[in-house]
Amino acid sequence: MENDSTAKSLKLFIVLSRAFKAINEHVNKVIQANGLNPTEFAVLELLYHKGDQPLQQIGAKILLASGSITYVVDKLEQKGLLKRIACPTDRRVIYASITDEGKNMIQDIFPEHANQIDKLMSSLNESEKDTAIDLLKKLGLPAGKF
Amino acid sequence: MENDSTAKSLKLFIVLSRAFKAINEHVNKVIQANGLNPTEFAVLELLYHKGDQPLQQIGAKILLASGSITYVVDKLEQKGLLKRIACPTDRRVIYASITDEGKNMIQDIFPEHANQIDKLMSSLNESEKDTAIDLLKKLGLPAGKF
DNA sequence: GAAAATTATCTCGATTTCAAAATTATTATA
DNA sequence: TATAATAATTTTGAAATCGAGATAATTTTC
Repeated sequence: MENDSTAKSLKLFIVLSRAFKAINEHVNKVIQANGLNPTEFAVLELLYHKGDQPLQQIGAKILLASGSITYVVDKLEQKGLLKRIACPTDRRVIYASITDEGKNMIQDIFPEHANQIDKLMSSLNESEKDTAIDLLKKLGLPAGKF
Repeated sequence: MENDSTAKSLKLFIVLSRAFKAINEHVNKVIQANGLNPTEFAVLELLYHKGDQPLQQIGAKILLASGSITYVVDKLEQKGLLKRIACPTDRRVIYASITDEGKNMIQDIFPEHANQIDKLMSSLNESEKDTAIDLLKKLGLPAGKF
């Protein structure tokens, strides 16, 4: 069987997966209760906090295949929450831009979303959260060689 | 805007999500390279390490809706990697049981899988892993009240 | 012991996602 | 400036997942 280091890494992977899935499940419920799916929320939230983005950038930032971007952006555009804007200097590029209606939606949802997450994290005190943040940052890196 | 505690919780949620997704992405590639999808692997691995399970237990343990369980178990049964076994004492219950072929499959994949995870976790030393495990365990709980 | 409530599985339809190919535009090269 | 290579988006078809309802079996309650 595997050695101690491997066993510990496996254990860490399991608790990491559990923690993420457990929290994510509840977070998604809040989002869905507001009429969006998690991917739609992620796109809107990105545009709201980071400004207009080329479709391709959206895919890169929230880990979505190109075909899926078109689908989600179509959905959000149909709902009037974002609009497509052609790039004036490169006709291959299309920006997604959040509408006022989209901004209102995020402003409605975000406080509840943040509050929910804070509650789900309340089993850790502030200093434990700091420690967890530092450790998890190291795990989220581009990934070493292998 | 939100207060300091909320901001820190949001930050923790972001690094948790990034870490999980980054690692999971690589783990899934190993699994898919071996002809299974992540859900199929999770089911097989559960049966391999924990023994036969009623279908419902599978759903509870790997967070899968009832309709999805039937689908995945069908797929694995078609591939000959598990079989359904009727429960002798309760005719509503059906056990999923891994076949010899399924065991071989897990024995082939698991060492590479474990090794891959160990490499992906190598940015933390052993004591940091222990700390991370303790903290993440607290986050993965059934979830408090809200 | 019959009726009601619960539990387990499956069916069906809709949604979401991906992968591969197609289209259109731009940039590099010869 | 053609031609080839690269890049961004869309289209298409298939796979995976979910949710609601259907079916069948068991347990609880009266």
